[in-house]
Parts: sequence; structure tokens; C-alpha cells
Amino acid sequence: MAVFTIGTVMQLTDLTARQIRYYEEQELVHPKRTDTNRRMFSLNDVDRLLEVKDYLAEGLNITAIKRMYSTERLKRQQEEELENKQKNLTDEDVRRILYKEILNASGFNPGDSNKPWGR
DNA sequence: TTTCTCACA
DNA sequence: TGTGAGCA
Repeated sequence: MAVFTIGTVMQLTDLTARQIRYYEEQELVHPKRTDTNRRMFSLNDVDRLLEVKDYLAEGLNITAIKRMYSTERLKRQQEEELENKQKNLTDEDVRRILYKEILNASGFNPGDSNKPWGR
């Protein structure tokens, strides 16, 4: 699965090696390492980097993006639990909670026009 | 030649 | 985030 070197990823994402390594440090991507310590990125990693690039361009900070991916895991866990128990929160409720968390993390104003999450 | 880690006028 | 050093 991991087949891209950092050089290839640089071309594919238009990010600098510095940025790519930094995002890895922030655990936004998890490239494998070769026996000689070289990073090997998967298609998913490249995809993730492109996403990160977009969010960053929209003015979000790294911590907000980090929380997004962590809260998404949380969201799936909650949805699973709810399915096995009783559905108290609707999809919209979870969405609203997630959105509020992101706003909190990014320091954005609830009046902003372009939000990738809608609402 | 490319990538890696570390450190900072 | 950029950049240069010294390695592998």
C-alpha cells in the first residue's frame, strides 16, 4: 500500500518536504518507514495531505484539523454504541456537536460563509 | 541524488 | 515554516 517517496508526494500535493514531515509529526498522516528510515506514503496518506492542504487554505489551523480526525473517530464510536443501545442522538445532533468543537478549536465565528461541514 | 534528523542569524 | 549541516 505504501509506495510513494516524499519526493513523489511533494509533487502530488505541492507541499514542501518540511510541511509533509511536520504534518506527520502532528499525526495527520502515518507513512511507513523503509529499512533505511525513508518515509513511504500510501494513497490514503496523499489523500489526507490534500485534505489537510484544503482545510489549511480555508483558514483552519493544524490543531483544528487534528481534532477533526479525532472527533470523527469519536463520532463513529458513538454511532456504533447508539446503534447497539438506543438512538438518542440523531445524525444532525452529532453533526452540531462536531461543528461546535471545530469552531472552538479553530477560533472561528459562527457566521462564516464557507464551511466544508455545512451548517 | 535524495531523504533524514536536528537546530536556529 | 524555511534553511543549512552532516549522515546514510
